[in-house]
Amino acid sequence: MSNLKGRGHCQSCQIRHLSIFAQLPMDRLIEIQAFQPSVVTYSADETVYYQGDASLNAFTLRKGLVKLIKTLPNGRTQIVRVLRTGDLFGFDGFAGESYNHTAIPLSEIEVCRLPLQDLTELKKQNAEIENTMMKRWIQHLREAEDMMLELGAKKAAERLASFLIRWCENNNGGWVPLPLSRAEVGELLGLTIETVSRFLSDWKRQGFLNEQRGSIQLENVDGLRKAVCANGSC
Amino acid sequence: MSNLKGRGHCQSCQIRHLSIFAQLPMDRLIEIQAFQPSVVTYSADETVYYQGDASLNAFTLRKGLVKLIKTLPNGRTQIVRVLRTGDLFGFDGFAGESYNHTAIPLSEIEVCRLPLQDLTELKKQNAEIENTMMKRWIQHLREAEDMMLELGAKKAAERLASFLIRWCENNNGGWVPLPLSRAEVGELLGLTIETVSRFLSDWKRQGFLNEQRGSIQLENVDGLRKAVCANGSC
DNA sequence: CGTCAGATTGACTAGCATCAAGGACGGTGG
DNA sequence: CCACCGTCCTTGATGCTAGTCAATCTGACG
Repeated sequence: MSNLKGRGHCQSCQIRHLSIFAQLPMDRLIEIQAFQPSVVTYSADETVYYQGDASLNAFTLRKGLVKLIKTLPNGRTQIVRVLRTGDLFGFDGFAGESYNHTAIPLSEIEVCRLPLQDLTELKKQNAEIENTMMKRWIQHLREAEDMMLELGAKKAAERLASFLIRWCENNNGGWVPLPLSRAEVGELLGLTIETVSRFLSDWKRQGFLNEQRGSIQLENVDGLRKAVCANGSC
Repeated sequence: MSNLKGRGHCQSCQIRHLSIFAQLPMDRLIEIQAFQPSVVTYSADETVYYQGDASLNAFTLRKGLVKLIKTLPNGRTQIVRVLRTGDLFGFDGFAGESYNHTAIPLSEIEVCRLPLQDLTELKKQNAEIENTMMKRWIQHLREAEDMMLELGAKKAAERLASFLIRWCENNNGGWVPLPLSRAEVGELLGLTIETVSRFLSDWKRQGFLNEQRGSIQLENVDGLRKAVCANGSC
């Protein structure tokens, strides 16, 4: 089961600089110290919330990765986003809606559970929070648009290549953890396990990348790009 | 060329109830009457803004429809959203970003051009505006997630059928204008003109729908659903 | 060492794209 | 008013991409 680890204190929070409270000045933090959201852990086989549940809490991811998925009645699944440390999720309640997707950890995670009611208050009283949240929504919308382009206009190899390149950017040539199974990469990109596996194998053979125990290394990004995105397709 | 039609007055605006100013009480409207955004018209062969342009204005659509598109260097295009009366678009500047997509009218349109600087002021001083915008962003994000599911997890026929059903909902059995070419429907759903045309022809022959000069009528939604979404796929 | 989940690989197939030819329709100019 | 043109749409033939099915492999773990 999910496990209440304790109460969070914004002032001492290690990841506050990544959260929606990043821009709050210290005196504000002191003022809101009564606000002590729950810090909760989930293991990889649990679910933070299900699509359709009433959205009473938002969450800030503190440790680990989370996938947000949508599932068709027939079982086909789409990962709509992968969250990283500091990301806010589960805020559909702000629009009076229930959760639009299911949130599942990709590993053991730790989140800060923020009751929407409290968050609404804080947001009202602190323009910085409001502002940071707005910027994030716009940013997410942009990423969603980018993803629609990936899914709608690119072929399998192009999608996979640009996903890997994005995943590994800012890390040029080094090893990057990729804690997604082949199935999950497939669900993210609208491909099957086999297709993902085949391309990765190909590219390993051609020396574009290496892989080891859930980590990946892009050895030759330009080569990969040239091989896959010949005509400027990614 | 785009054509400046005059100045907008929120108090007398016919479509204000659909806009981000819908929730503003009358006394607020009177206070902000100095705010008179430009009302501008564009014809179908113009562009409101291009992906990459600096985002200095947001827009509210007053008349007509607009498509937001993203294009790959090789020319493949994805429509990421189709806008309707009252929709706000072009607000990337709020996040300090340039436009992430290109906005093109689907017909002659009329928009209200809102300088982001002014809008920021208004938003700061009127919580209702802030709130309405927040709800819309969340709603758009939800729609984007839904679209990712469509593009990533459904087959051609399923995508097209659920698009048509969504387009025609709240209009059961009646004629609904569909001012999108086959090519545009394809760009929206990640399909080719031919695939769209083939399915539509099939469904017309089977009596599921009728079409006439840019309007469509879903004659037998249940039949269509049963034929296409056999296993609960849409 | 056996078991099991995930990954790989191959063979085959379905689904959709591509290429190509013709049709419908509205607009223009004689 | 009609012939011509261009644009969009339809339909058919063909081929490639990625999905499906199935067998085998790998590595982690008891």
